[in-house]
Amino acid sequence: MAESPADRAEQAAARLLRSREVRFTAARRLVVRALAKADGPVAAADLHQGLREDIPLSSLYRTLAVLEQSRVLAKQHDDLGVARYELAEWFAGHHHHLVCGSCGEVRDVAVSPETEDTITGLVERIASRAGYRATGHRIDIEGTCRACRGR
Amino acid sequence: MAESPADRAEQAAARLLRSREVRFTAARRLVVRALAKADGPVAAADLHQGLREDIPLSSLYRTLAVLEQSRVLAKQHDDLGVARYELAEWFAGHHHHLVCGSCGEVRDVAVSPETEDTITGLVERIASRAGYRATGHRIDIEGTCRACRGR
DNA sequence: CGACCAGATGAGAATGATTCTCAGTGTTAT
DNA sequence: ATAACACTGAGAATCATTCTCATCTGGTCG
Repeated sequence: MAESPADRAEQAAARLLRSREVRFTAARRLVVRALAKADGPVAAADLHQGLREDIPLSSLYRTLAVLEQSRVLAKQHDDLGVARYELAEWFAGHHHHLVCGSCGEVRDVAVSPETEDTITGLVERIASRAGYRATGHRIDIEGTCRACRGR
Repeated sequence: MAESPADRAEQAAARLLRSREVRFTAARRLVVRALAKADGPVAAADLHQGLREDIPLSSLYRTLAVLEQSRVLAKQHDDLGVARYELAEWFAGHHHHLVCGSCGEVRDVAVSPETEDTITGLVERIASRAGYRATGHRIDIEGTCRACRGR
């Protein structure tokens, strides 16, 4: 049987954490695997539920903070200001987000390398004209998902 | 003497609110004018300070909520999850954000219509391929501002 | 093996931004 | 002017998140 995405994420996280001399404990492993299976950024409360509350909330938050500082995870905030976590692009690949304005769902979307190159070029041009040196970008596409449109 | 941006924003807000039968009270006026002068999204606490604490915090939050629901303002959340407000694109024109990864500053950046058309086209294509119908987009460009680079 | 120590954990308290409640005040329409 | 209703201010309440502190663990060295 082949490696699952969770296995691959776990191994990559293990390498990264080892190089930083941060332990890869059971809780950290669980969180990485759970996020590897998600198809969008997940809030701490949802993770807590998803993990059958095996990890107490306070520990979960600490775990998330450690993994974020080690660049295993990336943190964002949804429309309500609640923090959501996902595997860093380093693991999950560069991607953007589709946000359904109707149901609030946030979903990852990958972009072809050519399109991404075009975007990167535009972004760098915009930034440099304003005196910035661009190091990255984030695009949230607001729209209506198929399910909500069909209502 | 010509109309200031604050005057224009105030008049546009007045029209919009009137059409929605929402009163344009002194506090709401102050907030709109203050935001018209800002060059990026502002947190409630900063507005509170900026307005010499004339408007109590609880009222300020209510004011912001009313203006947001009336589409005069747009709300976002910064890296720390704190809400930041700015005039809606309807008033301020479509724009994106430059975020300095070093000092955290968030600054508006306008984009030429041609570039924007290109971006809109890309965004629509990405969305439709995922079964979404795009209605808007938001781009945050992460980078280093000139001041931070010079250190 | 056994003591040691840094780092990890769990429970609950503390924090801080935001929202809610409620009593009082202002504004509009008849 | 008066009724009806929206708006305000002060403070309490909420909720996600962080902090504290006592306890536990897992690896290391004698």
